[in-house]
Amino acid sequence: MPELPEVETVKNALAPHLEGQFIKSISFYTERLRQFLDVDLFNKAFSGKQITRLKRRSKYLIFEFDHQKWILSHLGMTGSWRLCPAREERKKHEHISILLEDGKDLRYCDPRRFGEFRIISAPTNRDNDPQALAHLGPEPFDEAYSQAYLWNLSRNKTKPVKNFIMDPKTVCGIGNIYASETLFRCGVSPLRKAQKLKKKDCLNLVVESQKVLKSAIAAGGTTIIDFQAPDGSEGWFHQELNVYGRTGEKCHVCDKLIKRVVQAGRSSFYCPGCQK
DNA sequence: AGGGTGTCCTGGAGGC
DNA sequence: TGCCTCCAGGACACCC
Repeated sequence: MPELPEVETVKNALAPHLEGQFIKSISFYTERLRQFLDVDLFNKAFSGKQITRLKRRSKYLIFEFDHQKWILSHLGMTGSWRLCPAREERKKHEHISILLEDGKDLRYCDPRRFGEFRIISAPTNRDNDPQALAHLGPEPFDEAYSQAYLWNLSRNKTKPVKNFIMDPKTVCGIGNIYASETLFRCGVSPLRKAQKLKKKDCLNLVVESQKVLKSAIAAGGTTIIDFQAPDGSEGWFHQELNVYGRTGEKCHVCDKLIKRVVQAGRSSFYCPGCQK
């Protein structure tokens, strides 16, 4: 479950190996991820081309090149990239292979195929967002993500606050688990309409969402549910979960039972005692 | 036009 | 044990 911190970690791990590298060829072992994968189109655009930079924006990885086409990669739910020797046998669910000139192979594995891999147009100024990502809201550690920003944006929003903060147009990187946990820490019910947020709630939302993301980054970009330490111990965050997945259990603070509701097709967990 | 729903996909869990 | 159903998740097309 790659959240923003994990994508950042992947980017940092891969960038030194990829930047400056030339691509020999690209192969696909599935017809499609979220979109149809056109092997000819990819090879025409990128074979023999140099990766100039690997960047992260939101939960996207961006492969930059010195021409008008870039590659956008999203790990979806279960996607991962790894570098291995080119002759290494392909593993189950490895759908993409990017052969590099130094003999290494960049492989994309994704059992549920929720990921994305597509060609996008480069922006005129390469420090700007490409058009394909122009709709995204600020990064969670951007100055633009502030109390005033959330306050203003939420004024005319009738949708539930849970959906509001999970919307990447509001802010990037708050997935389903982080949303529930952040709202618990803020004492805000996921069912409350966004326009009913108080100014203080907006400040709390900024501060608390940044806290959970920061903790995850400090833990090396591990996800909060399915992470297992190499020694087999449970993930760092497991004991810190206050509401997520705890339906029917007692709230750590007030002893009321944790409830589960479905919003926008996603489970939300909250404490009816602590969250109003 | 904003908000809600369905869809994509596979593996794991739980019920019978 | 095995089969079935349900559920998880992010993004986006679609409908009202």
